[in-house]
Amino acid sequence: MTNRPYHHGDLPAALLARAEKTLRERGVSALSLRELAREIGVSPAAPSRHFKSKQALLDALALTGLERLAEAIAASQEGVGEAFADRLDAAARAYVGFAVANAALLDLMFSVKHSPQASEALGATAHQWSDQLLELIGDGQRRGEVRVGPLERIALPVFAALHGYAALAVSGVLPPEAAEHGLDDLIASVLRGCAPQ
Amino acid sequence: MTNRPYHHGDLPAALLARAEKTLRERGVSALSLRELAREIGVSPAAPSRHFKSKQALLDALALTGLERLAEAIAASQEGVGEAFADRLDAAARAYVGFAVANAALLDLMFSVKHSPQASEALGATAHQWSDQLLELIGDGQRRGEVRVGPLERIALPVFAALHGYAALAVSGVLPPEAAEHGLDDLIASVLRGCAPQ
DNA sequence: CTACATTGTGATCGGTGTATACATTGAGGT
DNA sequence: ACCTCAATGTATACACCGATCACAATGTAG
Repeated sequence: MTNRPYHHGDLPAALLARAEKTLRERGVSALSLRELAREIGVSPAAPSRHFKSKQALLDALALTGLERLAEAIAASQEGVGEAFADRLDAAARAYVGFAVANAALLDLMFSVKHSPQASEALGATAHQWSDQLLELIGDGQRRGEVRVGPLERIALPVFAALHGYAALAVSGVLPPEAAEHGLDDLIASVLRGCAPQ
Repeated sequence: MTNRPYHHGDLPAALLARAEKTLRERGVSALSLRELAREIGVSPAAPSRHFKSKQALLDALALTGLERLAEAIAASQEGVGEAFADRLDAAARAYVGFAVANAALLDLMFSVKHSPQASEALGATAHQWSDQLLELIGDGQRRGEVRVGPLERIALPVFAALHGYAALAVSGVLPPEAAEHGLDDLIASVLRGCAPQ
C-alpha cells in the first residue's frame, strides 16, 4: 500500500522537526506523540523507540533550543566592535530576538520539569552559552569598561535583566512593538548597572 | 450513604484550594480535574459547573496568584523607610520571595496560554500591582533618587530584572542558597541602573 | 547465510477533558 | 405554604492520550 519503507530512515529527526513545528504553531499543550506519529505516517508506538517518554522528547527539544541559542549568541558577536557596550548590545538583541521567535521553545528550555539526568545534559549546554556571557563581561572588565569584582556576581544581574525582558516579551506582557524600543532602555540600564566606579 | 449533602456548599473555593495544593506539591502537569473531583468527593463532571474548562480553572488560579502577589508587594512597603533604595529592596524581596514560594503558580501567571477574555481580567489585576512599582519609582523620582524621564521607560528595566531573577530562581538555574546572596547584587545593580545623572 | 539487534506494528490498559441528559436541591414569587 | 425554576451535582458516554507488551519486518555482523 504505502510506498514508505518499513523503516522510516530517520524517525528521531522527523519527530523533533515536526514537534518543533507544532510547538511553534500551537504551543506545548497541543503537542501529542500520537498526533506526531500520525502526521509522520508511523504507528502510535513508534516514537517510543527513540524517546522513552513524552518528557524525553521535550527534553531533547529543549536541548536543541539551547544549542541554537548558543549559536545565535555566538553569531551575534561576529563583525561587531570590541567595545563592551556594542558587544552586550548585540548579544542582548540576539537573545531577545531568539526568545520572541521561539517563545514556546524558550518556555520549555527554562521549564522546571526536567528529569535529573536530562537537567545534567541541559545544564552542560546551558553553560556552553552562559559562558559566552561571562567571557563577554570578563573582556569588558579587562578593558576597564565594566566594574571590577567577582565575575558571576556581576554577570547575574545582567543575565537576570536579559532573561526577564525576554520572558516579558514572550508572555505578551509588553506589546510586541514596544519590545524593540524598550530593549534600548534595558541595555542602557544594564550598562549603567555594571559600569565602573 | 455519604453524610455530605448533595450540594457541596462552596465547590469553586474547594476546587481552587485543592488545585493550588497539588500545583504546589506536584506541579501543573499533575493537575487533573477528575482527580480534583475525586479528592473533594464529587462527581467528575461537577467542576465543569464552575469552570467551563481546565484552562478556565488555571486562569482563575493565576488570577488569585496575581492578587496575592499584589498584596505581598503592598505589605512589603509597610513600616519601611521612605528612601527609594529601601522601598525597592523591600519590594524586590517580596517579589522574589513570593516567586520561590509559589514557583509553579508563578509559571502559570506569566504563561502564554490565556484565553483572550481571561487575559483581559489578568491584565487588569496585573496592572493593579505593576502600578505599585510605577508609583514606587515615581516617588523615587520626586525625591531625586531616580533619574528623570518617562516613568514606564525607567520602570521596564527594573521590572525585567526582578522578573528575570525570579524566573531564574524558580527554574532552579541558580542554586537556592545563592538566591538570597545574589539578590543583593541584583538590587544594587538595578539601583545603579536608575540612579540620577 | 544465519543469528541477532534495531525499528516499526497492533492491541490494550488506565487515565483524562468535555459534552449531554438526568436528578436533586434551594430560593423567590404568588 | 406552595410551586416554579434556576443552580448545582450525577451518570454516562465519547474521543483522545501516554505507556506497555508481544510480535513482525528489516538491516547487519559474523
